[in-house]
Amino acid sequence: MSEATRRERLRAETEREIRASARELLVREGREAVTLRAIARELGITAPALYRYYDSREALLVALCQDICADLAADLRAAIDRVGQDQPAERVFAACWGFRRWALAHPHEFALVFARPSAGEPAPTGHELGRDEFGRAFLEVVLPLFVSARIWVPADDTVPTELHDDLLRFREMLAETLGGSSPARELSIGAIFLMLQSWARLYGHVALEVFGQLDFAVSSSEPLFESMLAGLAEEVGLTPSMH
Amino acid sequence: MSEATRRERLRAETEREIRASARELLVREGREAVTLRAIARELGITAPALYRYYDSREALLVALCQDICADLAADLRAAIDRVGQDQPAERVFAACWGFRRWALAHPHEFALVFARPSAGEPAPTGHELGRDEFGRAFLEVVLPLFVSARIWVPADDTVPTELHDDLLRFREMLAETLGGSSPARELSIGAIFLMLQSWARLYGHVALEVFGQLDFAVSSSEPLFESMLAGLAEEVGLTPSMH
DNA sequence: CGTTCGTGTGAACGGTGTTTACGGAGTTCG
DNA sequence: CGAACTCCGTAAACACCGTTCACACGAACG
Repeated sequence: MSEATRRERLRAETEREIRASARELLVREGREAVTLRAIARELGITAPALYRYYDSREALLVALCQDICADLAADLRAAIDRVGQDQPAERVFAACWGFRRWALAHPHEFALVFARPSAGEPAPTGHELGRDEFGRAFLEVVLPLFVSARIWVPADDTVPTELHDDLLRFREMLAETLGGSSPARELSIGAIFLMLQSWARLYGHVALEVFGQLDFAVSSSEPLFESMLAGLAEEVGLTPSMH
Repeated sequence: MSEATRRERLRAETEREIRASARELLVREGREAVTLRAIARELGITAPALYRYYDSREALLVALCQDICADLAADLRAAIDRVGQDQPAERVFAACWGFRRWALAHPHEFALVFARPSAGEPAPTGHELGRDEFGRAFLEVVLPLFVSARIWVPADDTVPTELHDDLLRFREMLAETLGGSSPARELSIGAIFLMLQSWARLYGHVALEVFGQLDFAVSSSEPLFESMLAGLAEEVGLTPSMH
């Protein structure tokens, strides 16, 4: 059946158990509670045994990030696919709502993946990889709108010239990681610019809500998010497709 | 001279030293590095002695939050006052730039104050108090624009009705904490709504930058921030006052 | 069969937050 | 002045943490 030897299967199995246990601790009590000894206790082994699977606690957390991103990506894809392919605008809304819903339902995971203060040092390698899985899900549903003329894309000469090089480099990176079949290369500079600004607004609002920075003002921040999303959609001329 | 006895002066002095030491550790190495024993070491005392001043490490961190907010508020006020009172729009810009600059220069402090994942439990009491000192500085410079007709405030009937009660309650709270002299009571529902949405965009973009969630795309996110701010200003009709 | 390799253990080191009992210095009051 | 009291700091201890190391045991391989 599987190419893997018995040993390899066992190893993969406990590896999964470790991450599952770590995940549960993270969800229930936050980052500081995911402890090697706590994980080992739950698995019925001792803490040093975990070093056979991960180089350090930090490495385990990085692996956790990837798991989380994969789950988030799957969650997002499911939400998106609940909308028909013939409604590209609604699919984007589904992605945005899905992201917000997931973040609010998993605050500690959100904080781990999307809010480590990057004090200078470059993000760990594995982190980027995991992030891409989430980014890919988002881009797949968003890209079609940005390359087609379905929304109002700002003219290239309205984006700050200091950004041109960065944006072109970013487009190249996108095209590479998304594969040749994606239309990433057709993105105009204005389109990439708009994408980043939209991402900033979406992420920003979600972070604001997850971190409770609106609690002092409103009891439910959902209407604010809804307004923000509607405003953004209107601003870019994203209208529901009549079916 | 001072009402305080000798004992009280000494106590206040070491209290300051404790927080200063904690602050330095936070700035240099992040939240996890601010350790009771490390602080004690630097002060030449032992760790349990710190319990004479703070009930726990967590309580000390809360006190740190207040210090940080006070410093941020002072920083903001200084930036604002570098602009003349006759240029209210420019003062708002100065506040926004100041907030971003401070956040990027103090990522760990920003994370501590503005990005603790609020997993259900209400924010600690002291935290809110500290936050207010920052909020007050911001509001003082922003309120005049929102009560006057200097910007385009959305009509009250365009804000979601579910928010009305919350917004009115929030206005009441503002009027209370800002004192009777402030024009907070004159805010329309649309104005409060616009304030919150603008705060969301500002905070959101800053958090995005501090947490390096744009690094994968651009080498410098400053032009993006500048565009966002300019877009926001244009949207609300905030134009520089001709002098 | 013997050997190697993978996986786990137990002990240990240095670090952490926190509690406890205790001592000594400063303050207050008879 | 001297006694009583309050405050500040200490040392020891507890339970926990990440991490390293030497060692053992069983499965896999030649």
